[in-house]
Amino acid sequence: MDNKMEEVSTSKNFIEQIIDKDLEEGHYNHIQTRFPPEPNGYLHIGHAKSILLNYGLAQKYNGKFNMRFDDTNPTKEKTEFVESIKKDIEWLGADWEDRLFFASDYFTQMYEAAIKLIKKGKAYVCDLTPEQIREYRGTLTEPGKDSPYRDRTIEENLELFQNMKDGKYQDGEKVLRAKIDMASPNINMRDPILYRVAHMEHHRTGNTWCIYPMYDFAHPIEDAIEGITHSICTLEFEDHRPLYDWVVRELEYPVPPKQIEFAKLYLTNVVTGKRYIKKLVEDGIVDGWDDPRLVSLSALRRRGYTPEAIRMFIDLVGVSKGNSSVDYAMLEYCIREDLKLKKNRMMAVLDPIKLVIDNYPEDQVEYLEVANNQENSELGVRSVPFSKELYIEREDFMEEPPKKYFRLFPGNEVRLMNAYFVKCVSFEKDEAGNVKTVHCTYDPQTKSGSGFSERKVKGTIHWVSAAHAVEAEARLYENIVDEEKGKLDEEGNLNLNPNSLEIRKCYVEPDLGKARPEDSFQFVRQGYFCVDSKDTNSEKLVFNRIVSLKSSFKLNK
RNA sequence: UGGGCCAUCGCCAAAUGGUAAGGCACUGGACUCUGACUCCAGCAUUUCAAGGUUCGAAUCCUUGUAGCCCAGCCA
Repeated sequence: MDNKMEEVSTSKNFIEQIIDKDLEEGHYNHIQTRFPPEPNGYLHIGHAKSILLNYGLAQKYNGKFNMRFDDTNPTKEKTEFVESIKKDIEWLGADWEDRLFFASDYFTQMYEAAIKLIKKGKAYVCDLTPEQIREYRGTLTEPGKDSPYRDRTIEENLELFQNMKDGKYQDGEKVLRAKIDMASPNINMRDPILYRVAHMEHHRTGNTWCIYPMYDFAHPIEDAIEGITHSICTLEFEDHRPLYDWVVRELEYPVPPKQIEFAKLYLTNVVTGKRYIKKLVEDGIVDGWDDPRLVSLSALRRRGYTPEAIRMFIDLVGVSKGNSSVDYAMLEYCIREDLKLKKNRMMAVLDPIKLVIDNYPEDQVEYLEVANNQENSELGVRSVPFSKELYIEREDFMEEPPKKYFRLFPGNEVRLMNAYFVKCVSFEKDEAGNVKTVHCTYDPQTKSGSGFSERKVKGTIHWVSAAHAVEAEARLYENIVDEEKGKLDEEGNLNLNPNSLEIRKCYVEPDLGKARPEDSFQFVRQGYFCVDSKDTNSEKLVFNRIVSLKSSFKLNK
C-alpha cells in the first residue's frame, strides 16, 4: 500500500546484509542460528537482544533456531540455571521447537576431533604449569616462545592425551594445545589450550569426563555439528574469530559455520554486570535476582513488563558494531505503548486525603458505569461505587495554588472523573498542619454521561469511595543506579539511588480487590501497576509499579 | 611502530560516491471527563579533526584524535 513506509522498514542491518551475500554467493542454502548461553546465571535484558536477534534472523530467512547450553565448564554451571534460562526464553517467545541441545552431548565428538588434530600434527600435550604457560605466551607487545613440549611425536601426544582422559593426571598437570603460532600478534593464536583436566562433577555428564574442552575449541564444533550457518556473538569475541576459523578448517567441516559479532546492549541507569548484581543481592539491597528494580528477565516479568514490550524495544534499538548505551526511557516507552490499549484504567489513590461532599445524601450509594479503557471499547465496562465520602490524591488539592493549577483549591470546581463536578467550600487540617479533609458541594446536573455542557471545568481528578475502597500496598520503583552521579564512583562502587523503592499504603477501587498475581492495570495518572507474583510478607494486595506516566505538569515542592 | 574493532543530533540508528531516514528524549501548539493518550509543528547546511581525490564525499585516500576489546587451564 504505502511503498514509502515499506522501504523504510525494510532497511537491513549489517548481519542481514552478510547473510544475503552468503546466500547469493551460495555459501549456504539454508539459515540456522542459535542462542548458546552458559548455564551459570540468570538472563537479563542484554541477553534478550541476542535471543531475539538469533530467533528473528531464523524466522526472516525461513531457517531454524537452536537452543544450546554451552556447558563445557562444570565449575560454574548448574541445572537450576538451565531451568530458569529455558523459562525466560519461552516467555520471550523464541521457539526452539525440538532443537534443545547441550554442548556436553558432544563431548565424545569433541574428543575425537581433538584426536584428529593430534594426528594431523596440529595439537600437542603440554606439561607447562599455568604460570609457565602465561610466561611463554608473551605479552601484548612481545611475541611468545615455543613450549618445550611442542615437538612431541604424534604417537606420544596420542598416548598422553589418552592418559589425560583416563584420569592419570591431576588438575592443571597437563593440557592439550593447538599448534599454531607463538609469535602471532593475536594472542588467541599463540597455541591456545584446547582441553584441560578438571576432576569435577558435571551437572549432566556426572563423572564420565575429567577433561573438558575450552570454549574456543568447543564452540565451532558445536556449531558445525548442529549445522549452524551464522554463529552470532558479541564484540569481545572478534579476536577469537581467526581461531574459530582455524578449528573449523582443520577439522574439515564441509559447510563451515561463520562467526559474526555485534555490540552488546547497555542500558543507562541500570546494572547488568553479574559482579554488581551479586553484590546488590549479597548486601541485601535487593531481595534477589528477580527484584523488580533489576533488569533480569525474571525481574522485568515480575515487575509487569510484557514480552511484547521487550521485543518492541529490541527491535527499536537495532543492531550494530558500535558500543552504545540505550536510554532507559526507550524501554519505558515500549511498555507504555504495549499496555496502553490492553489494560483497564482504574482509579487508585496512592496518597490519600478525604473529600466529603457536604450536600450528598448520607447513606446514598450510586453505581456508576465506567469504561475500562476509553480508547478500547472491547475491554468493556465496570461499575464503580460513589458515595458521600471519598479519598482523593493529596496533590489534587492545594490551599494556595500556583498559577496554572487546575485541580482543587478553595472556591474552584473540578470534575470527579466519571462522576460529578464538585466545588471546594472548605478544608480541615490536622495538628501537624497537613490537610486532612476537603469539603465540597456537588452539582447533580453534571453527572458523567448526562451531556451537561453549560459550564466547563479545567481539571479532572480521580477518587475512590472511602466506604468501598480496598486497602493495598503500592511499590514505586525507580532506577537503582543514581542518575545524577553516574554509574560508578572513583573506587568503582555503584552509586545507588536511595529512592529506588518507595512503599505506599493506598486505596484502590473495589474491583481491584479481586486482582490476581501478574494482572496489570493503568492507575489513572499514576502509571501502570502489576500485582506482585511473589509471596510477600504483607497480607495486602501488593502492586508493583511497572512504569509511570509521562507528566507535563510538575508541582513545585 | 602489538593486534583487532569502532566514530552520523542529548540517546539508539539509516544512508553502500548523487546532495544527511526513522525512533526515543526534548520544545511549542491543538484537543481532552486522566496535565495521559492522540494530533500538528520544531529539533544535524552537516557526519571525530585536518588535508586530499572528484562535477559531486558521511561514504574513497592521507594523517591525526577519541573510545572499546585481548596477555583465564572462564564463556
